[in-house]
Order: sequence, then C-alpha cells, then structure tokens
Amino acid sequence: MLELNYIREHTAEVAERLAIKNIDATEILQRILDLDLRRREAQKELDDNLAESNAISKQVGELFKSGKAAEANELKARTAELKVSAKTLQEKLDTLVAEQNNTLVQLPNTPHPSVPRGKSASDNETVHSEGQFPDLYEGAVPHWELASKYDIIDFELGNKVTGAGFPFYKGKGARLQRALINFFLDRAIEAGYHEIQPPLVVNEASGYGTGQLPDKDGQMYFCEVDKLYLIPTAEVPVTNIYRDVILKAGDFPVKNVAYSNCFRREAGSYGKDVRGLNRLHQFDKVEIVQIQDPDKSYETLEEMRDYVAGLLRSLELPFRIVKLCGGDMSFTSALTYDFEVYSAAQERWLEVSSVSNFESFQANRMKLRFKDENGKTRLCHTLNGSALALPRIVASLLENNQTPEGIRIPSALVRYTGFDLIS
RNA sequence: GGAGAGAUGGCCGAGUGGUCGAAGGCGCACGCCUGGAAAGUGUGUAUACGCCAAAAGCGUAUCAUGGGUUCGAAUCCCAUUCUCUCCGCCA
Repeated sequence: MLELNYIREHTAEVAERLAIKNIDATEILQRILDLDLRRREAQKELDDNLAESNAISKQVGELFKSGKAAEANELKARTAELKVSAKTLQEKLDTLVAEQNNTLVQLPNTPHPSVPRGKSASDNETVHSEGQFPDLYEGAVPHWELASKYDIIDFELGNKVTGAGFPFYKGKGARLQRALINFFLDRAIEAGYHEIQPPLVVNEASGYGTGQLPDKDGQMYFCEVDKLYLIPTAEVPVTNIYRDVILKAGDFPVKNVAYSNCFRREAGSYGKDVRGLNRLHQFDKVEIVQIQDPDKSYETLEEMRDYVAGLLRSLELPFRIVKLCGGDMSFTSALTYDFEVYSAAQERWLEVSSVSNFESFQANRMKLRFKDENGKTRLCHTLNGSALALPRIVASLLENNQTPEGIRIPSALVRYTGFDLIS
C-alpha cells in the first residue's frame, strides 16, 4: 500500500511513476485526495464532539462529588445529545476511512524511475547474460524424459497419490534436491543471512501483510476449517515476523534466509509451461529476505542481485538477468530483476529467481517501521529474492549436463550429492 | 476433544467505575558521578490520526478484538479470538 502522506505531497510524481505500469492514476489519486480532505474534516468534527463530552463527564463527576446532583443532571442532558451526534459522526468517519483504504489498496506500488516502460515480458530489458549454451549430443532429451530414464523424478506416481504438479523425487533425484537445498542455505549463511525455518501455513493477517491477500487469494491453498493458507513462498512467514514491529536504525540490514516448500494453485496454467518441472503446485525454494533502511535499499537490491548471480555461476548454468518492464512487474514491486537459466533441451529460458525491492509498500501494510537517528518513526524497506527455486534449476541441470554416459553434476554440488554422475 | 485460568506499555507487573496513556520495577537513551568502568544518581522513554506554515503545544483514539451498560470503562456485561494449566490422544 502506498503511503498516504507521500501521495498527498507528491501527487504528480506518483501519477508519473504509475504510468510506467501503464496505469492512468490521475482520477483515482484525485479521489483519494478528496476522500482524505473529507476524512480529515469528519475526524475534526468527531474529535471536537468527543472532547466536549469528555469535558462534561469530568464536570459531572466533580458535581456529584460536591453534592450538586441537580446541576449534574442538567449537564447529563447535553451529553445525551452529544452521544447521538458522536455516533453519526463516527459512522461517517468509518465510512470515509474504509472507502479511502479500499481505494488506496487498489493502487500498485510505484515503479522505480529506472524501470523500462512496456506492456509484456517482451519489453523487459536484459541487463546481463553470462555462460555458454551447452552443445548437446545427438539424442538429448527434455528433463521429463531424463527423469523417467534415470528414475529420479516420478510424475506418474505424483498423479496417483496427489495430482498433477506434485511429483515424487526418488533416489539420486531426492538426494539432488537435498543437496541443492543445503548448498543454497550454506551459501546464504556464508553471505551473512540468518537461517529460519518458518511455518508452512499462515493466517489471514500474514497473507494480507505481504500482499497475497486480498487480491491473489485464488493462488493459495486454503484450509477452510482452520482459516489458514499454505504459503506460496517463504517470503510470507519470514517477512511477517516483522509485522507491527518497530526496529532500531542499528538493526539494519536484517538478513534472513529460509528454505521452505511452496504451494501454489496455479489455476489456469496449461501446456508446455507446466510440462515436467516447469510449473508445480508444490516445490522447494530457498528465499532470502532483507529489511533495510530506505536510503540503502537499492544498494541492497544490487547486492542481492550479485549474490544470486554468484549461485548460478557456481552451478555453471548459462543465465541472463532481466529487468522487468512496468507492465510485467508484480503489484507490490518497485523494481524487479528476474533470473532466467537456459534449459538446453527445451531450448527455452526458465525463470528461477525474482529479486525485488518493495520499498515501503509491504512495510506500510504490515506496519513495519524503525526509529531513525532523530527518533522519528519511519517505514522500512523490504526486499526479497529466490536463492533459488529448485525445480527449474533441476530441469536445466538435467538437460544441460546430459551426456550419453549420464548426467554430470556440477563440481560445486558434488560434496553435497556425494556423486558426480546420475546414470 | 473435556475441564479450568488468563490476555495491561519493549519486558515484568499493579490497577474492580472518574483525577489512568496507565503505579512500581527492569530494559533503553542522555546527563551527573569516576582515571576508566561497575554501583549510585537525575531526566526522559508507546502508537496512530487530527488542529497548527512549522516547532512547541493542544485534541481524539488505543489496556487482545468487536459490541453493550453508564454522564464517565483497563475496571461491569455479552460475543469472538488467542495463550496457559490439568486430563485424554499422540510424533
């Protein structure tokens, strides 16, 4: 949620930045300002009303104490009137506040001025690419075929036991999963992140805090009886640790890392996008989350970007970094870098990480604040990134490293897998 | 799942109808003391919104949440949520 005060003082700038996301916000911003004006007016009226009745109550108490019951009863008549008007004024204020909030939450985050304009993924800007496409031998196949050839991932079994999008990992496939998780966690800890094991289900307030609710609730699995949501990413529980928290300036940067299963309904997805490991309902991901001083969050974003690039380099995967254009960015993000690895047998780029700065957008929803050097309470900036999401990494590892003898494991992983070839 | 107890500030904890945003303690910040530190000591220490050009100041709300009683509620009543203890079940 954008900050009301910021909108009030920088209306034109907010409109300009939202235009990068192809949103003409002038009307809605004007509506927010109008509502704000009316809200303040209503609050003033109500406050004055309550102030008067508070004052009278005090007098009444004193009169009773000094035995002047008659005078006290006279004053009581006035409070009866005030009570009625207070009720009306309160309702009016509540309506205006609700309306203002409802309008405010409809606005997505303002993109950073450097975000390229554009409508769709094709307008994204590739800012970096690295690594060589492998020369596959004649007879190389996509990962789903490798999975069954070496019996390491079983999609059929997943279909039987649960449903599509819930594969079993078996033998060296399972071991590879565990190796990747440990590798990613160890690297994050070396980089100064604090390891967290979060709950995999969260309540409604948490879903709201990171912005999955109310707009994207169809994406999450929901336990009706307990009113709990399965997390679509560890970002949700890990960021919500700091809901309603006021940090000290010295606490920055807060760096947490969490491995978790992620659950996504992915309603409406189909075709080659969901083939094999390309899109699952349950998958593994290591997520890095930082909370930072607003003045330093963009430095931190670059640091996180370099960190993720380092991971892909270690895995010897060809990748590119894409700066998302306004039209392709998420609702909550101010600047996002997507990382895509090249999966050689499918001959396509697979998104394996998304690193974003949310500025104060999530913090405002969550009331995540800090006291600056002057003792002023301000909103923090939040950032997060996948480091990394496993399935597509596995897909490209399998495809890119396949040889007639078997699948070669990159050397950085061997001490985690305990084998260097899947055959 | 059954029975009971409880929810107060960063933490502990007092407060059963008015003068309570809330005693006391701890913690924290700044100062004094000290060669330095500890101890001691003094002051300060919630959040949001509003009024004001702004600061100071003032107003309003907030003692789990929502509603009610009352001129007046942290305090009384109702509902909800959560936590704890005991029993049952269980990795």
